[in-house]
Amino acid sequence: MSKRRILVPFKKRTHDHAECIDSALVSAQSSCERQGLRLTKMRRRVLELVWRGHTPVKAYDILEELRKEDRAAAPPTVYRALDFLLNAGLVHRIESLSAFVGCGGPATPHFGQFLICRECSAVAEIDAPAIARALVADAEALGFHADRQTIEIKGLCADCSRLDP
Amino acid sequence: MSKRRILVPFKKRTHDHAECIDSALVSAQSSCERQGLRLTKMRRRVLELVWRGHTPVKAYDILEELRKEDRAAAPPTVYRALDFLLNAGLVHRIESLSAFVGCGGPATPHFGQFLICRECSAVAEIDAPAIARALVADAEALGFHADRQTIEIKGLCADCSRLDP
DNA sequence: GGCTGTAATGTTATAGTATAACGTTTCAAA
DNA sequence: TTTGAAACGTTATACTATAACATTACAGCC
Ligand SMILES: [Zn+2]
Ligand SMILES: [Zn+2]
Ligand SMILES: [Zn+2]
Ligand SMILES: [Zn+2]
Repeated sequence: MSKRRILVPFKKRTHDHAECIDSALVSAQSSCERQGLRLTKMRRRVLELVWRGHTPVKAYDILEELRKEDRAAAPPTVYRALDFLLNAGLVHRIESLSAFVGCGGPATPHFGQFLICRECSAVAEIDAPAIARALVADAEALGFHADRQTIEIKGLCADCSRLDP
Repeated sequence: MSKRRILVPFKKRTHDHAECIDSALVSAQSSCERQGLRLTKMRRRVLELVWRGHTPVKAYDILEELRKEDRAAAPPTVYRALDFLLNAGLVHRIESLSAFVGCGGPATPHFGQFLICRECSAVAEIDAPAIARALVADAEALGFHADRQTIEIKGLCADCSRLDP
């Protein structure tokens, strides 16, 4: 219980988010090149919109943005791009919110473990391999072969719990 | 990392499921009495339908069943009953499937940790408090106050992995 | 460069999940 | 028996996601 990595931290409200977007797009580019995947203009644009902030983004919010640029944009466009980004490991789906967040460590495959603030909606991504392994082991003990896991924690981030009570 | 309990095991294909339903309804009854909650006819009926088997049940599947009994049944009826059952701790929502399963241990509050077979859809519910605590601790280390967690593991159950490969 | 096949995107329609809003009934407590 | 809140009925609509088929873009070949 120890080598927990923080893939996406809770950010200060004042941080330079343009830099977050930039670095995500650069990682995505090289990640795709390495895997022989095509990060097309549309996919890149959708990824950029997912990284609009550090809160989960809904498919139809992305669609709304796209429609400002192309009046005729339709749901399949968004969902196809999101499918690609999910498979490429560039975004994660937050199941409990039907929404998407950018992945903070696309270089190495993982399922994502998320802390979600119910007040400000900020999301942090951590990687706690010990926990993932413990779950796999518990499953294995029942003869179950785990190949995917969803871990989503809800609560209050440090900022919000300071203010809220 | 050890005192894992099995709240709902993977069942033999031949087990007496009427008994599962019965025992769930009896637990539910006493659980509601203890908490001063009203397990009405409708809520009881919906709970019974959630326990139709050991696979997750969709809200609209429940609705379809209800409509066999009352032609006019509508979505809010189902969702209201499900909300009650969720709050009463009698069912869990599987976020990654938008579906519901009966809770195997409604007497004590917990969030549920699920093993979901992608082949036969069977679901087992376990309670591994050590893992829940480890997640809370990891969150706490970041100043995050966790109050709820979603843990869903996908893979192949023992039966299906024996046959599949 | 021009061909060619596959991958990506466009387009229209529809399926599936969930809640808002307001009216009516039920039922336990006063 | 009144009465007020909780439960349920009813209608409409919002939100999430995919099916199916047409068109365009683009890498690999000649
Ligand atoms: Zn940022
Ligand atoms: Zn990630
Ligand atoms: Zn059973
Ligand atoms: Zn199975």
